[in-house]
Parts: sequence; structure tokens; C-alpha cells
Amino acid sequence: MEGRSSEYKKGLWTVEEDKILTDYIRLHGKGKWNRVAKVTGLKRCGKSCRLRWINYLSPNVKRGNFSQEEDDLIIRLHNLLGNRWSLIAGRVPGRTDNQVKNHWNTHLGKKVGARRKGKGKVVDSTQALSKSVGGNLSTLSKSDFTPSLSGNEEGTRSQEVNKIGFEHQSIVGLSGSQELMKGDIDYDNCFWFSSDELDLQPHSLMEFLDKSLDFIWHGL
DNA sequence: AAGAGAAACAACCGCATCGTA
DNA sequence: CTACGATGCGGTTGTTTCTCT
Repeated sequence: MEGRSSEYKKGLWTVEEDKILTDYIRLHGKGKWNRVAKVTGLKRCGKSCRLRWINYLSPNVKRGNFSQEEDDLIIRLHNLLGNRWSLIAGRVPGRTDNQVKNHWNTHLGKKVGARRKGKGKVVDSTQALSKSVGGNLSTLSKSDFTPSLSGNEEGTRSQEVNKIGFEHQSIVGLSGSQELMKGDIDYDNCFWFSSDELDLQPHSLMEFLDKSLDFIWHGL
């Protein structure tokens, strides 16, 4: 099929292309990715340039093997958040969402899967979270998980968040691997918080998640 | 040494959301 | 209010490298 997409090259990046992109960003800064091809003549679409910079060329990206500490952190965060790779990566310094996702799919997922094999029904962590808060997370949009609830709490976004049906509970449990059932709790794979301790507000799931993450982060 | 299959990593695609004119 | 381009995310696919026979 020959279409507009044929204007752009696909596949692995060459050293020359990397240099062109790096020079462009050094000169113009990040953003305006669609301008890269126009300004530099690089035969790559904006999305491809952005991805290449974020995942590979950026000086903030840590290369090399994942440490045991990073593995543990990712496993714990995945337990809490599920496949929300960008959120997880945001808590793992120097690692990108793509790196974390790939590492999970090739190493950690198998490791964790093997450990859990035979330990009962495995459910998606968002389902587990949904169960624990008494609502349906699948109705939420991605933006409900971004830390941008500022100012107007009566706005549409907070109304969306309220769809969760979040209710005050004395204890809130999160489990990425197990259904939450009385008398059948896998404490190794759960994080528990007292909502009093966290001063949990029902209108903001993100605040809850962020406090949860800080809680874990400082406890590591 | 060479080929096959598995594993690891890089990149693409489709969709959702955001920002702005 | 709406349309549209830019950006971000997660799933998936493609390519390369490694390991085993």
C-alpha cells in the first residue's frame, strides 16, 4: 500500500539520523516533533522522532541491565497500578515506559507469573482496585489518572472521578494479583493503607494513587 | 560451522486526550 | 463550540542477538 506514510522511513534508526535529531533538539529543544522532518530533512515522522528521543537519545535515559532494586520496585508498582507503564516509569529513575514495559514482558512478567502459578485466580490490578473501592475503573479515562486536578473541584473531571463510587473505608487494600476476600489475603502482594492516615478524599483517585506511591516509595 | 528457535530490545500503530485557533 | 494538529499511552509487531543442537 502506497500512501502518505511512505513519505517517512521506518525501521531502526541509523547513527546519522540520531545525530540529526540530537542536533535539532540541542538547537530547538524538545516538542514540535512534526517540525523535525521539515527543518532537518529527516525522513521520520514526528511520533517516531519523539519516541527515539524519549526512549534512546535523551541523556536522562539509563542504559544497561535493570538492578534487583529496580526489578523489585517495578513488581511492586505493577501490583499497585497494573499496566500503567508511564506511571510506573515515572517512579523508576532513568527508565522509560517502553523500557519498563519491555522488561516486564520479557523478564518480570514471567518471573512473577511463575511465582503466582497455582496461587488462585489472577485478576487485573485495575479490577482489583475497582473491587476494593467499590466501583468500575474501566469507565474511567486515562486523564483520571493524571495528577492535574487543580482549582475547580466541581469541574467535569472530578465528576468523572466520582463515577468510581469511592467511599470512605477505614482500610483500603490494593492487590494486583489476588481477589480481595476475607480470610484469603496475600499480604506479600498487597499494600494496605489506613485512609485516616492518608487523609483520603473521595473525589480524587489520583491523589490516592499518588499518596499510595509516596507511601511505598518512602517505605522502600 | 551453521541453522533453528528463543529471548531481548526497538519501533510502529491505533486510539485517547490536550491545547489552541 | 468545534475542528484539527500535537502529544502521550499501551499493545503489538519487527528486528537483532543469543543459545542450543
